Amino acid sequence: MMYALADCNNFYATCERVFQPRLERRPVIVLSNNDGCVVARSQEAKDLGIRMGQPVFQCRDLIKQHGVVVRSSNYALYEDMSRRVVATILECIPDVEIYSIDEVFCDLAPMMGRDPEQLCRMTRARVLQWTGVPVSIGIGPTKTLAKVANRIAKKNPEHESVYRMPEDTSECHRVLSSVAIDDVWGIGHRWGRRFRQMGVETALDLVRLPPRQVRARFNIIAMHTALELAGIPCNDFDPTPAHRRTLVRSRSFGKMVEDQDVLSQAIASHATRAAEKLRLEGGVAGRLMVFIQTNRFREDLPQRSVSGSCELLPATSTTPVILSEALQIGRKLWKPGFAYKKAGVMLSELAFGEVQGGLFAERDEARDSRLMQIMDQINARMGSGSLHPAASGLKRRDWAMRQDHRSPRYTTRWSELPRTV
DNA sequence: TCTGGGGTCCTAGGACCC
DNA sequence: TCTGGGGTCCTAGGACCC
Repeated sequence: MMYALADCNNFYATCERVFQPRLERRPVIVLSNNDGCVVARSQEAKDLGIRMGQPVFQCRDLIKQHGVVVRSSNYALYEDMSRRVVATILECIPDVEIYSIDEVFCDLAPMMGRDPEQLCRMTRARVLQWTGVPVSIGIGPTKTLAKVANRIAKKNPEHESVYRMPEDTSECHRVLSSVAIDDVWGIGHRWGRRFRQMGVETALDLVRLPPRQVRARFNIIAMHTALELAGIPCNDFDPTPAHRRTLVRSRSFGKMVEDQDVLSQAIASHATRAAEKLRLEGGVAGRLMVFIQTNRFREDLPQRSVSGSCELLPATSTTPVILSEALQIGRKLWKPGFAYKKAGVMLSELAFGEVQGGLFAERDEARDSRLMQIMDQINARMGSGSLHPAASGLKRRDWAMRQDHRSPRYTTRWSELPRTV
């Protein structure tokens, strides 16, 4: 077994830079939806001490003081760049599993005729040349060890962005003794704290714990992590992308919402977008859930966080069906006297491909399907949201998200192509 | 003033049934 | 007076990830 993990450096910040080279060497941060938190930082921004996930209002001073470049997130751009990076890696290594928008695992076992480190360095160079995105690559006998190696590749410049875990056990243990327990993939800060209380400070300490004990005090996932650190693979490599199990569309509101109609508009909009996305993927949902929440940070205000769900029978992706059910649930959840901050819709019990129809179908499904096709085509051509149900609001949406610093969608909108004059 | 969104999996406990 | 135990299914909550 031999895996590589290729991970794009500071991915979102890097994407912003690829199209605006004048941002080179300047601190750049990318914000979450609603421009709320920092979700990506260039190296310069990290060096300033801006933390991952930090609310942006907490680093206003730093931003001003150091001329930090601020961008709203531009997922259309990042997703497209991600596709290009993966396509380039595939030219070099045919067996890959896409793990996230900026990471892929590669199975190197079928390529053992070649030196793994050389292969990864060549891959890295090609990705940089073809896409402008620098990646770091870690190599190891399990996914968890490849993750460890990736961290080392990224943090120690002398490895020039590619690092392979030592095959010799005692050498490997020496490396693991330098990895803090909560820097291990799969150990978050809560488990990290619990491990420390048990005297487990490093990845090596975890390897030395009896696996049964890890299983008993934590769970089977933690045990797998411990075994993988010891070189025993527990996480499968699966190159075929699995179908999703749930699909969520939700947003915090730019302003708090106290009006039932406005809340309903938001729910309608999320339901519409969720159904659209599901159709795009060729699925149907058997269950629908709607949730609404107040602002959990406002401890001075009354709090409320509720959800309701219903079965969709037969399973469907038809907007009017999902929409009317969602609105009905939303009306039941509504209670006046609260300032709502977020609403969302979740579709679950998804099925893809051929689906059994209902025995006593009440709707004309062929007609629904034609209608949805036409709607999707119009929105694809005219821009998403051009055609949308009246329930999601006709006027300016005062609950809409803030996005004050979005860069152009250079690669996915003709009108926003970069110009070279 | 201002605090993201979208996923996965596991486990404990309750409901229900025999 | 005295009220089992095991299996299954479902859900909520908690942990993790990017």
